[in-house]
Amino acid sequence: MSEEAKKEEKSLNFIEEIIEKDLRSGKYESIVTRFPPEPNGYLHIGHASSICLNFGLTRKFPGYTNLRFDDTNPTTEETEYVDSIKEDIQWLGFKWENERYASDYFPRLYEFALQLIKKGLAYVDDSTSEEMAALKGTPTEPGRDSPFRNRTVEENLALFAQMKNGEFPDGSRTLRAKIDMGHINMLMRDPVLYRIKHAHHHRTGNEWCIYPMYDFAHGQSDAIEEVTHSICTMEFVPHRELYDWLIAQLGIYPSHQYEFARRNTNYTVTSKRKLLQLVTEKHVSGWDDPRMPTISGMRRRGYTPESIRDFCDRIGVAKRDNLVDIGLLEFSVREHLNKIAHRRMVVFDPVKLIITNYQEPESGKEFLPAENNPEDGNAGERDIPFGREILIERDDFMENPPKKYFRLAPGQMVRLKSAYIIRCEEVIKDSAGQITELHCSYIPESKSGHDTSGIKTKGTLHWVHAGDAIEVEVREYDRLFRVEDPTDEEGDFKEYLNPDSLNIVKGYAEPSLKTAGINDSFQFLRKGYYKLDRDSTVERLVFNRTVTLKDSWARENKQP
RNA sequence: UGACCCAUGGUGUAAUGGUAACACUACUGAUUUUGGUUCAGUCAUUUAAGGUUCGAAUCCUUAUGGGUCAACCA
Repeated sequence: MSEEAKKEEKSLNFIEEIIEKDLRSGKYESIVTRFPPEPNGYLHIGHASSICLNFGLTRKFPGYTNLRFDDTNPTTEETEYVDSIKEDIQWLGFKWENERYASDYFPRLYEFALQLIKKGLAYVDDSTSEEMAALKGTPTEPGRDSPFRNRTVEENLALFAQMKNGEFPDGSRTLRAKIDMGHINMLMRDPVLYRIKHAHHHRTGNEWCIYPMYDFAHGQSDAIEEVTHSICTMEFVPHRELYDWLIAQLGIYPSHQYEFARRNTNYTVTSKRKLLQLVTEKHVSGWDDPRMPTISGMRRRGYTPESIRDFCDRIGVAKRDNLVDIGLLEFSVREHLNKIAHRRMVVFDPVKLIITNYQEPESGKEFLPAENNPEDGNAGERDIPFGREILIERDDFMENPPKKYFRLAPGQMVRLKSAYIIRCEEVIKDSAGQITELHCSYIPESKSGHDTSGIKTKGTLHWVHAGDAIEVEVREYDRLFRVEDPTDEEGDFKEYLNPDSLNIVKGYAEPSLKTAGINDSFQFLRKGYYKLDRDSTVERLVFNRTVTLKDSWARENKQP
């Protein structure tokens, strides 16, 4: 079955079903969605899910998607975040039709407010936030009317103009919708529409000192852009009533809001506040620390856009609470990297191995061709140096091996990947009993690709030529938290940070890695997938471990 | 002690009144010059109890469990 046919066969999620129905019924000929980040932090894996949903919808159905920054709170928003958000979306592989800002609409929004005031549906309230909270009631008790609720339209118009003109200090007054203080939905109890903030805005500068609240900006921006399907997360369900009320009273384009459950992944946090805290308190090196669930962190770690999109696709969209196993993301990235990553050999914890019967050619060593990727016939080969002295992994040798040990042991044979079959003849130790050298013999007829020896080995080891190995730094990452859901635990979430989330080790790499590029991902044979880090210099290469290879041998041996 | 949202294997998602399916994980086994990859197989009476129906994961009722709502945040 073709990729295409497979996709078509896959059942629609509930939002796609709604759209499919709307299109079929003729309600719309094409759709408009939007991705509406607030530029007050970096995008994370949860946003990736939303991006894939919103942009994916208009890939699947006719229409387009806008990028709209929800920048109505000047005190927390910055241009730095705008730039990173745009970069992340593009890196993920999506293109927006229009780049918009809620702040583009401040003049329109102000007009909308005037319109409501004139209809007697909004009023200026002089209450302090404490007073307002006291009159708000609780989920089980109704609220009470503000003493300023019955001002005349003229008075409200005049006061609102003064608010706009900067005649009042921050927090002294608000514009509120006049709905129903006894409403069962607390958001309908005269919600605040505008507040006074004498703050510098990243785009409008000091032009405004009143700013609209989310509820008076989001739906209105949707309407202005004629967004057909405004998709957000479940916590906005109660806002929908207000969303619809405002659109109806304003008589503007009837955008509709649909909600899905935000995606959570285990062993991490995705609240912007918590992520910011990890950054500012230096628990991580920055927003793009490879342990962070941010898109920039995942990019630096070596996750590919394809693998993140695939992950988002696999976890789907629904309305129930969820905690997705991060192992699924790891599966997606292994699957993609297995197809594209070139193979290299790197020894982490070396022990010297001397091939006693090997006659080195005059040049001192022999070059052996090795395939770059067995999964990709077009990936070509590279030549790797082989000689009398090589390095292998210390744990690829055991003096007294258990029954199913396929690696090197006294008297046993293994193949050296892309080279020869060797047999261990002698173990050399220092006075402390530590193994310092392994003396082996090799089978000349067993040369990789020209093997006439007829010998079958169970194990194949990776290795590097001792004289040509280059020292590299490898940063091994583990989950950032020790528990699946840090926010669900007692006390501060930071108490549950995994102290071993970063482990820096030395590696001895085959020389071809010298030419590695900053965006190259490699599979270090029998180890995992690694990507060159931007901290690399000419003298010292630094690799980030994206993810390990599956290791059923290690797993089996962990069982007590 | 109000309103609203949600409930299908360990995890995530399907099944749209008609045989509970797919993916991941885990476990078997085969293949393998990566203990990787690949391939084959195994793992559920759908939170509970009633009801409607020839027939219910699906519709109704109640219960239980989880989540959301009392920011001049989004």
